[in-house]
Amino acid sequence: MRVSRVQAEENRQTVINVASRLFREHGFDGIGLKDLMEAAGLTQGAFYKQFASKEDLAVQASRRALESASCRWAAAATANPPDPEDPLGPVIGFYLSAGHREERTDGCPIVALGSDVARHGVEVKEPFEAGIRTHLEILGRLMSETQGEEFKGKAMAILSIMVGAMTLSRVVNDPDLAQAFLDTAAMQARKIAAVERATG
Amino acid sequence: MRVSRVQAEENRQTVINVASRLFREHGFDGIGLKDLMEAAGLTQGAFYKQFASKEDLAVQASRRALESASCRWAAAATANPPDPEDPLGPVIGFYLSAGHREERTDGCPIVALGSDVARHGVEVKEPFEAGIRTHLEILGRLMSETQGEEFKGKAMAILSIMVGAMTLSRVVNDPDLAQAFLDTAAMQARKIAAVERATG
DNA sequence: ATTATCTATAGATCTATAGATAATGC
DNA sequence: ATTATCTATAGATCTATAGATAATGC
Repeated sequence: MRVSRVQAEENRQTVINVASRLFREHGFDGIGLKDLMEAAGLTQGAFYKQFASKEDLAVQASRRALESASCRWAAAATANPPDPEDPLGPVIGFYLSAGHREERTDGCPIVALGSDVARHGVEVKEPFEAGIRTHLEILGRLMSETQGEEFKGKAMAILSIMVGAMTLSRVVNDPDLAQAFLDTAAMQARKIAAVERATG
Repeated sequence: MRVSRVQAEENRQTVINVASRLFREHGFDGIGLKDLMEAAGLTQGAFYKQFASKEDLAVQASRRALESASCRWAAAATANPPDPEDPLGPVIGFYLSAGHREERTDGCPIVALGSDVARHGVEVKEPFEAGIRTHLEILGRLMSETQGEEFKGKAMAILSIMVGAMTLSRVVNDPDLAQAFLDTAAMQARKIAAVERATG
């Protein structure tokens, strides 16, 4: 029954990966250790050799989910050549999309778990804060090519509008209203990112 | 043990009010019927004479929470005299505040339960959609005094930025970062609401 | 007679632990 | 000898139901 150390570490990583998806799908309280371990191909009894508690797994799975999300943002940002006319294009393209609205399991963990995390302690918030800072850096880098220091505040407002639009888009039934939240958010985010034209 | 019909209806309303607060505080899955009923001064056994299921209570409690939130928005909007220079001032004042960030139990249900609601069915989303439409109307009315038809899209973007900023503000540990999300959102929301100046 | 609430409980599920098992690592 | 995983279970909690109780409403 025992497996090698490398295999054990591999199993541990699988549990974290599975949990990072299933927590996003069902919430921290919406899925139990038995189902999580079975989804990873193990039994519940193996859990406590790998993790101190369910809360501990929540922290590890949150870190994994945020890392995965940050990678996606970074990939989108670097895949496309910088366009001074539409610096946010790459991230807006996948984030504010109907596909992302439907994809709760693999989508943005801030939207999928934000309400849950707000109720938890500092340990779970830590990986979220780290991931959010990375998101802000990516947004800032996209804009800093074309402007000075104000991009930091802009990045926070743009991340807010993206997270809020996806949340609102997911809690309404009307598909047109849901889509309108994504579309108006995309438009206003681009406006925020745009360099201030000379105005009165 | 039996109480009068009026008293029974009063008890039912108390349960809904209590649930609208405790669901926001702990999430739909984070509190059980026993604790909910006890917080309303009853025992668990009385629950199923009043509600079909826990899901049913989630729907009623969501409606109550959204109604309460919409009332707060409407009160803030009508209490202050309209100011063409800062049409959103009334709602931004209480929504994007440190007090609201700390007040999860009585605060915005979209932020408190958004992640949970996204996982639920049409019944729970229905009161959320209705409440969100009311929020949009209030925002639209605040802006329509000074501008034409574009206020509808603006209202959606402004609600998105407010919901997103409060969410982000609650999932990070650093108080300065949390406050910066609220401040930058307030600034950019005001900018979105502002009438377009004559520009190239 | 009806019924709102109570006590009690069924049956499922939850987190966590204990001890057995069998393969690894020395 | 150590240990990763297994089976089994403790003890708590969850949603939902059943039947008793006592007050209302006719």
